[in-house]
Amino acid sequence: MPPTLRDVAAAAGVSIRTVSNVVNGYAAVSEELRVRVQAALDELGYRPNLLARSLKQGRSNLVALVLPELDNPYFAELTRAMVEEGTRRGFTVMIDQTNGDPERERDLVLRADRTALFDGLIVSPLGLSDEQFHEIPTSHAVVFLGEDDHPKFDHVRIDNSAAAQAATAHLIGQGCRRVAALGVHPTVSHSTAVTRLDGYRAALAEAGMPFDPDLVIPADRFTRDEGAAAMHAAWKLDDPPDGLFCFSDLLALGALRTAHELGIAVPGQLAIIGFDDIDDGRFSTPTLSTISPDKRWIATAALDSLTQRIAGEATEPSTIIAPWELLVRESSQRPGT
Amino acid sequence: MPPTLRDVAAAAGVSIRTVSNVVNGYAAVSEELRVRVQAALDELGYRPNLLARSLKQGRSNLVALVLPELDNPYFAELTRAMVEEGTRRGFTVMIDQTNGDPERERDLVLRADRTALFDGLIVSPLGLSDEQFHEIPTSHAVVFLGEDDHPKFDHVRIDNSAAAQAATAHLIGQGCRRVAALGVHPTVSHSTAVTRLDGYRAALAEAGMPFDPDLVIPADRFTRDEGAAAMHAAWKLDDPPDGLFCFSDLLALGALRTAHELGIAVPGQLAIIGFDDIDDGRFSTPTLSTISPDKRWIATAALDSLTQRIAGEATEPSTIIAPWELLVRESSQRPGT
DNA sequence: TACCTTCTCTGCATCGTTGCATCCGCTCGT
DNA sequence: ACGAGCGGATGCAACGATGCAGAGAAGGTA
Repeated sequence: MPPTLRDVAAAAGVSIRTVSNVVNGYAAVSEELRVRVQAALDELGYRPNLLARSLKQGRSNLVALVLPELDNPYFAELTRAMVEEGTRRGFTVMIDQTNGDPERERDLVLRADRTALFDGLIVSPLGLSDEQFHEIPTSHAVVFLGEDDHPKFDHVRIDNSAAAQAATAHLIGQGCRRVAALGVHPTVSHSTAVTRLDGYRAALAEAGMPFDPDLVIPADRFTRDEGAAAMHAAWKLDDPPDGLFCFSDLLALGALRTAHELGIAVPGQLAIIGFDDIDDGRFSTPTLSTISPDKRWIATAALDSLTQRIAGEATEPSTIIAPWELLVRESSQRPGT
Repeated sequence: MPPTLRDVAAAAGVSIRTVSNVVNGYAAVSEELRVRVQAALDELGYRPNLLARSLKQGRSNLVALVLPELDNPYFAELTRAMVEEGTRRGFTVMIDQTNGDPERERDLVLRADRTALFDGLIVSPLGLSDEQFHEIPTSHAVVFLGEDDHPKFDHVRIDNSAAAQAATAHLIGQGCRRVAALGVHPTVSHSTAVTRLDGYRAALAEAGMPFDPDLVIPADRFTRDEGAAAMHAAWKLDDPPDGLFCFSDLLALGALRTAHELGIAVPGQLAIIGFDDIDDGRFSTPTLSTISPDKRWIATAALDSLTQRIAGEATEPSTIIAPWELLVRESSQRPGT
């Protein structure tokens, strides 16, 4: 049993309250007592019980980050930024992984047993339905990452449409005449993917190029496996693409690998661009062009919003748009341009 | 303010205790009351306050997984296994990232404000000194991942020496005559790295090959960047290696990329093998041979140990050795063998 | 009828901490 | 000399939940 304030108080021959005062640096405590109490604290190795403290204060300084999957480096990198920025603000950021399981996601966000445990939640949703969104108590401090489908809550996102348009336009600028889009979900209308598809179509339209449904290649999840499979599918088309806009870097890296297996020259025969700017893309062969959302910025904005919400200062739900950048590396630089 | 037991009790016209009984399915509660209380619970949307419950019960069912860095896919993949296995056991596994900062690691493990918050800790240490280990109260339920340097605690690890020996032997078997080892820390004696180096030397000895200190290439951290830099260094040697055993897949992938830039054929001129079996290695060009520790097995073993420790059943500290496997892919298959 | 069980339901104390109010003793101003 | 003021230390209650013991009421037995 770890020592409590009571134990320390007994050891030092003072009241519990005085020990608490010393621990927290509160009030005026005479130097003499301070020293005596501190000695007892050190002696017994006292550590405050965060559970009890949080219960009393109604505040835990714990924030949960709910993510679909950590083995997507995008989330891993975002997590690092969140943890660092959270620490700077005095929060301990804990990560909670849903494994892309909507059921579990629902549990974590909705059932919210953790309401009392965490001061707030930052959620990157995958499968929340409208109905489920409406079940979330607004008393709850929550910030969502991603498309702002649900006006009751704060959101942080990038302009996915504009970014997707820029990526597609870049491929077209490199001389691609048939640009495919890879990453639409076959059944669920994942709003991020839908928005990116919008941007893709906008770019085609702007360049006066036709929209060919064959060139919209579905993927269940944003993984290498799916990217590899999709690439196989794309190459079986009667008129295969010469440019490939992937909705995530992982998809792109999977596609890249398959292209290599099939003997397709990248970027010579096929120019590829991804989305997310994960570290892996800097080390692939060829290196991967991508859209780079500013993860640090996103973390900062999300935590700022959440801090306000927790403090109850926030008024209207807000949507914050984070900056992004087009990074041109090897995979999209076509020869002769 | 979320509703408490008191609020529900008032609404249902029963005692607090009875509501608690209904919530927990305790004791015998008449069907009539059960229904009435349940109605009030639903009506008010009552959620138990985990803080209060944990404080009273002295048990939170929360387990923390302390890791150096999540953007190393090895840890991300391990984390997934831990979260899944933990959930199965009724634990919520929270992740805590130290960013490889020994100071922070020390804080998380030693200061252990969280003693009361978490029932137990699973720690993958990076920079704990002997002295620091000794400061950890044994009352604390902790399981370490990695070399069992500290006999006071439970450990789960693989046989790094044997695995390293197998990796090195494999390269030699492929016809390599000068095998380099990449990943020893230049200053700190990271025990995992040291053990892997032992295995490397053992394999050389067994093959009757000389040990050349020039072929032991240091790396500060197990990252792609470091791997890339080390590869440059290796290629500047008077007598460069024709085989490369990297202490992590990330190092190997960085080295692979640099090899490509330098125009070195892999595996033709240089055979490469990594360590960790991260997903990325299945999709690199060429695909990466590696040592694959059984992550699921490790997660299971760590949680089993921890569960015992928490229950106070554990007797002597134990070290559990997890299985591993040599995966031969493209990067180490030399032509003509 | 008297007594004992059994079944429900309840009140009290408690987990470890902090907010609030108070209390003691001393100094100070007039 | 006396009350006000203040620094220093304390006790009580409470955060929201559960363990425990016990109170009534209902039912069973001799």
